[in-house]
Amino acid sequence: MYIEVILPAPLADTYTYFVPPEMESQIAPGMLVEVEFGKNKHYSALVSYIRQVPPESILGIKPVLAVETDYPVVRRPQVRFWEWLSQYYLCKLGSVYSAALPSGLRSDSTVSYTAKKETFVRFAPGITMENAFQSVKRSPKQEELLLSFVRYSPTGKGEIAKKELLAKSQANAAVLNGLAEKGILCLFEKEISRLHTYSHEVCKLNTLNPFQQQAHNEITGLLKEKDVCLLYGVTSAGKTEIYTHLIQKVIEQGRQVLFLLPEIALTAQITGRLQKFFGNQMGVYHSKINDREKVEIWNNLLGDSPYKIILGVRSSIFLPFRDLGLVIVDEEHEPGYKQQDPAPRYHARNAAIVLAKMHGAKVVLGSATPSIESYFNAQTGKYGLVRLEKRFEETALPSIMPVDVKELRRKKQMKTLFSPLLTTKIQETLDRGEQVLLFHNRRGFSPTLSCKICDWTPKCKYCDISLTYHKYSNRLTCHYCGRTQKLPESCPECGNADLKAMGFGTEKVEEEIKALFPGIAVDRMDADTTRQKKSSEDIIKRFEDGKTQLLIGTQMISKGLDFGKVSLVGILSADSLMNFPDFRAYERAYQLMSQVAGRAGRRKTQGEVILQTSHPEHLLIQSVLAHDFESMYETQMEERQLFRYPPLFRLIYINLKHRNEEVLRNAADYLGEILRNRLGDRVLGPDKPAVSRIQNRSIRRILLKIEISASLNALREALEEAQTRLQTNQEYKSIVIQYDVDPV
DNA sequence: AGCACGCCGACT
DNA sequence: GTCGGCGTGCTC
Repeated sequence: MYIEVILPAPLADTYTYFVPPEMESQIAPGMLVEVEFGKNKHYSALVSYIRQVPPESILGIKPVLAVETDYPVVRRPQVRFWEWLSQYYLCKLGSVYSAALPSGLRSDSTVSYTAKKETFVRFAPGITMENAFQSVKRSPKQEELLLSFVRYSPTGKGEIAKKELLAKSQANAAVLNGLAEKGILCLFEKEISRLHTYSHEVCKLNTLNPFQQQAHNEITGLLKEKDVCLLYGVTSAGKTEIYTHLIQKVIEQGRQVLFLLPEIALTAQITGRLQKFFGNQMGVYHSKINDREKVEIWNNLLGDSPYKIILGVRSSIFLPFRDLGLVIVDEEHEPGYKQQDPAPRYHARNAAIVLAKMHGAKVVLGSATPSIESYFNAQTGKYGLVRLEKRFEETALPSIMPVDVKELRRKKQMKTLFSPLLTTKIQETLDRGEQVLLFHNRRGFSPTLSCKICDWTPKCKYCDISLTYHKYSNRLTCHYCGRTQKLPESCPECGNADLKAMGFGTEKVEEEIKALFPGIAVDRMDADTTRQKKSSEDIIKRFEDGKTQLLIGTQMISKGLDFGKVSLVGILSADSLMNFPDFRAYERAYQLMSQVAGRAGRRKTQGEVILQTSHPEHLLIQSVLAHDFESMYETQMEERQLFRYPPLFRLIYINLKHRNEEVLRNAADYLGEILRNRLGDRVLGPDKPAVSRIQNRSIRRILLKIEISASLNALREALEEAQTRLQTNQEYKSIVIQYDVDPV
């Protein structure tokens, strides 16, 4: 007997191993086996299938060394899903295996699973209650502890965790040891679960308000015909309530639900809200959960009474669901759903839709600011579309006021980062005892060039992308097509000669706020202040408790957080959002501004948003002010069509990496040429990306813009062939090539 | 991915 | 002479 196995390494193929006769009866597809791969490296390999005859071409087949699990750790449809993922995202099956299986399940990992144990207490065998109390008559402490124990175990048959008994009886361990020595109680170790149990009573679902009820009914109706439904509901409209009702229905049918969130920061709040209703039927899965806990969740799902609901981040699409009935992708527009590095570079929302299809499950995508992709699919009828436009408790949408900072700069009235109006509003809000949120999204990217007066920024004629200023060459570069151009002498919009690489960050904002409003309680939430574990929760908690009066933050503060007393939101620079070198810059800018504006004035009061920009007349700003998603969508779709971007075209990046810059450049040019022969002007570049050197390796990038209708199989073959041809050249053998399909 | 092999320069 | 840096190729 022979088996084909998947190895946890970036390998495309399965490998054949011989099964010694004594193991034959113990092996089935989906189990883990220990095999030697290479000289003396042992791996936990996954049995893909069993075969009686080995492939002819392979010599020196090694034996399976051990069977690691006596049960399959994956279900058959899961492996099918992995195969799809590796084909679509152009990565190795072995990489998918590495990403999918929690490493704790593998015995080649340093964190292999061990059961957690705890000491428990019970009556020693053969002892009667009467004898027991007789023996402690002269030991008041022991008697007290014994009484305490009996309270938990009136029949004398129960057991209690030592820790719990000591805590409740306020006795110390020595007293308990005394009872154990007397042979009254006995201590023993027991394996316990690491999974948290929800000990409160679960509540009935909240009744939906008429708007929610209607949206709910529409979703259910649409899902009879479509696989996917987009729930487009303004912030604060109570999408979660609708989800809970949809979930309830599905679990009543005995099927499972996967509830996806874009990042951990959001799981805490939603966990609380869902646990209230679903208690222990729900498991939570994200990267902060340690490896041994992940194994327990995994095993729970393989077991007889699996979780009905999994709430988790993108990697939870790999869990061994038995029968998914519904997948909810909340905040579906969030880029966090796309895995960047390492491979597999998958998009969890899109992959989840495929997974759902394999299970015959339905998908609900939820967002207050849908992605253009999903909205497009809804417009074309591929997805159902349901709108929820009334905010909970009928709170009005915030009023957004634009402030023209270009004008203010010209009049020399922008003495700080805050316009006079914003400064006044902050003061008034603080005086009323309400809270302020200041949003500024500065990321550590190479700066865009911009005009000091009007914030004009140069764009690529062919890609409609902000050009990036490169100091070393003193030129402007497009990161999509690689074209470069000279710096203009002066601003073509206002004639001002002062063009500068500009940018300020949240730290600067904090500094100026403290100088302007001395003595107020300020907090800052960005990648720098939340580096330590839990600190983001702490910052949120302090703000929720009203200990912070003013919170400054990056996009982190825009995400689904529910703050009660924020009545003023300041967007410090809309321009810095819009001038981002990405074709999704306007879409992202719209989403961020709407989301952050949505933090203002929840619970019955209308909030105010001050939006600082140099281009108050800009179409995008106009659509933000009017809460007009459709107009943003229409404008964007025109651009996307014109410049061949998603959702009308599929993008694929081919990243090439090498130590030697010159070899790399030649290789990239050569690969570009090979591809152009085959794919024509669908091939752009190669170009030098914004971050062009990582760990002493230079990077070049080729971009493909492929018609959505094109066959992916044919494309994959063309790419494989091109790569093979490139690497027949001895010099290019060591070029590392990575694909990024549907980049965000 | 991880590991051995083998080629080169740098040092005892 | 030998040690160790890393490029190259292979792993059932």
